[in-house]
Amino acid sequence: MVRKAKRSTTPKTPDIRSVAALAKVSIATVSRTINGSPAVSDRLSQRVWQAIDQLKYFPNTHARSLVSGRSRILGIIVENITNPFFPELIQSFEEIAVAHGYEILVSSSNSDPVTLTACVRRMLERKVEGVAVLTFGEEEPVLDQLAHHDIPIVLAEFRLDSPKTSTILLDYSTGIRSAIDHLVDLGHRRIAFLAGPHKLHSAVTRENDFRAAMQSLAMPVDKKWVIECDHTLKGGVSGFAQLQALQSRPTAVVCSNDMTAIGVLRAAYMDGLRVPQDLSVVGLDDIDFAEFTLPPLTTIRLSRADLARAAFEALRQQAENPRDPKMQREFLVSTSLVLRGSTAKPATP
Amino acid sequence: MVRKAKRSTTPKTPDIRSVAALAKVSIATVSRTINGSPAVSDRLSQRVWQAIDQLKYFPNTHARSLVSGRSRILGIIVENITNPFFPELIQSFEEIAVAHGYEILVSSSNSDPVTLTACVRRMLERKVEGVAVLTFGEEEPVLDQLAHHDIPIVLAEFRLDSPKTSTILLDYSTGIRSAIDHLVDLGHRRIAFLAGPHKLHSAVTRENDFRAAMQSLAMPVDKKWVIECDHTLKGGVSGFAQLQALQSRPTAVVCSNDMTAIGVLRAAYMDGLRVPQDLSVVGLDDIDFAEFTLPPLTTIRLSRADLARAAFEALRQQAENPRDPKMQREFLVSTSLVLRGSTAKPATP
DNA sequence: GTGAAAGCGCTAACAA
DNA sequence: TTGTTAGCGCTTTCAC
Repeated sequence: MVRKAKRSTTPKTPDIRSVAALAKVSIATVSRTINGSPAVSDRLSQRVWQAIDQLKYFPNTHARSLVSGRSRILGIIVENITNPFFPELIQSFEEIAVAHGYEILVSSSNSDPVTLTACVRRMLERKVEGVAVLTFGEEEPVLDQLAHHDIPIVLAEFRLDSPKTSTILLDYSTGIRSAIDHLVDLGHRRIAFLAGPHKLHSAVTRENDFRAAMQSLAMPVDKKWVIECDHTLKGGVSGFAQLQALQSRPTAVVCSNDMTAIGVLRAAYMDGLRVPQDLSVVGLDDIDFAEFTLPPLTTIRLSRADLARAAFEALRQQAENPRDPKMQREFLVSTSLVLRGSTAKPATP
Repeated sequence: MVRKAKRSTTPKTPDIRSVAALAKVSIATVSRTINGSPAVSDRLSQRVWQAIDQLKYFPNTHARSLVSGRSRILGIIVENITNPFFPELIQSFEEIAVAHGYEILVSSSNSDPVTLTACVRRMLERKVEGVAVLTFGEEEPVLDQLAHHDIPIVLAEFRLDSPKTSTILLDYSTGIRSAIDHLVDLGHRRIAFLAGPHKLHSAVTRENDFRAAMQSLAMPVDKKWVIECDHTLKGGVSGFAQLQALQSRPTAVVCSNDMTAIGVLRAAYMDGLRVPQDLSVVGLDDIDFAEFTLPPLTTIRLSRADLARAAFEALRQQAENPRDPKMQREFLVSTSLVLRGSTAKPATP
């Protein structure tokens, strides 16, 4: 009796039973109505919706997940939410996911395996239906954890031979090739590359694609002109300094990402070098900010929207058609050159 | 029978029952062990942990939430994840929340009431235990929705007279006052202000604090020198243009946020104006990037970490001590001036 | 200190 | 077409 009294004092949030009672139907009918089952007569369906509106009822997703086994949550793990590339990516991913009735759980690994492992564990606890691991490298330790739990995974630039795992391949070579063509057309012969950290698959791929593009044009690649940086603005600053310390300096520099390129822009300015007259600079990513640097950055665009779309599609297919053998397992996202103001003819060819 | 067969073929993820069976205890004991109940003997507790390790078991949070009524999820709604201020804020908030065993749900309202309403609804469905609404304005339409559901809310710069609602007050005036003092000390007398959109509480507060600081120093504030921008880089560019079109131009400009200031820096450069010699520029926020602008931006720091910490604390107190009358309901986050390279003596006093 | 059992709010099988 | 009912995996009384 005490409990009953307590219960009736608290104005509980409405549950499926209250709706059923008000609409004078069974809870099964309410459930069917909400889930759009065709097997409900218009008459009852109308009564149910009315009751729902009246009570301002909405389903408890935890109960739903528990019984259906489907959480409608997707995880997305990025490397570092502080690099502008990632918020833009997350934003796209969220929009698509929400539009399809999914919720997302975001985590950043900060390039730390321990953090990453904790992220994955949390996602597993929340019973995510899939995880997009967009850390561009270093993901090996977690892959097993995830794959072992038989949950859909999509990786960027890394193939994992495991069921329910798909890969997004990034075609950097097209964009990089265009950039090199562009520089060569302008008259550049001495082109440097400021690479990303080699522990990142994407960084290695970008560097390889740079080398391949140069080679195919029979352009020399001086060892000293390929420098490993770290995809941060500071990294770009120090990469530039290393280039400047060289006896034979390049007239153009292609950077593994935009943040690096922005660092170069800044360092060049501090050094009294004019971009693009004294040095041409090309970035990669085309983050929103690239349009607003001084001068505006010529860069290789990697569309976050395309990437997000591919990641979502991959996960959805795996999640919604479990064990379909002829599932698409690889997705390709392309890149393209965006011409702005940071490239020009070299002053000293 | 068919079902049984099916069940035994699928290697189900371990549940509390499997653990109990392996440890030869009841599921209640497993539950108590996991939740650190003191009423479990060391002997059994050890057996349970061993079984947990062996099975790699972890609890299903949906089941847990369902029965306990506590989801251990906190929501955070920001205005626009694409403004660098917000990812940094989210990152801090996430770190703190995760460290305390909470998960977070992130949404950006994009200044759109419909989107905002949908966000809130989704958070309600997921049974969040609290929501930090850090949109700095425009939140009125949702507040009712949230407050009506009796869930803890924390707002920035907006008091809502509703139970379980707390407010984070931002003391801009200290920082803004320091900035004005600094400019006046340098010899500036003509100081402009590029405001944020007036629909944002924070923008209005910042502008008022600017006026108050000027007034207290008996400095004139020309109407034409206070221009409403929109807190974006583009807004800063056009704000600068408006200032330049004036007959009597200011020698210094304080901006309502860093993105605006960066826009001014850029526009000034394009116009051939040197910063800080020809124009001093002060930002507000101190986003990570402010350190790397050209020249490095003098700005009023608003610590994301402090803000995140205050938001988390507010929510946690409300969530964990429901209906404690003497709860702290207001939190103060302060600002301070960070001197860098974008301010100097005016060339033409 | 430990276990049995009653649900949390919902979906889905089965019956009618 | 609709209702009844058995759980989903867990926490939490309540007995022992």
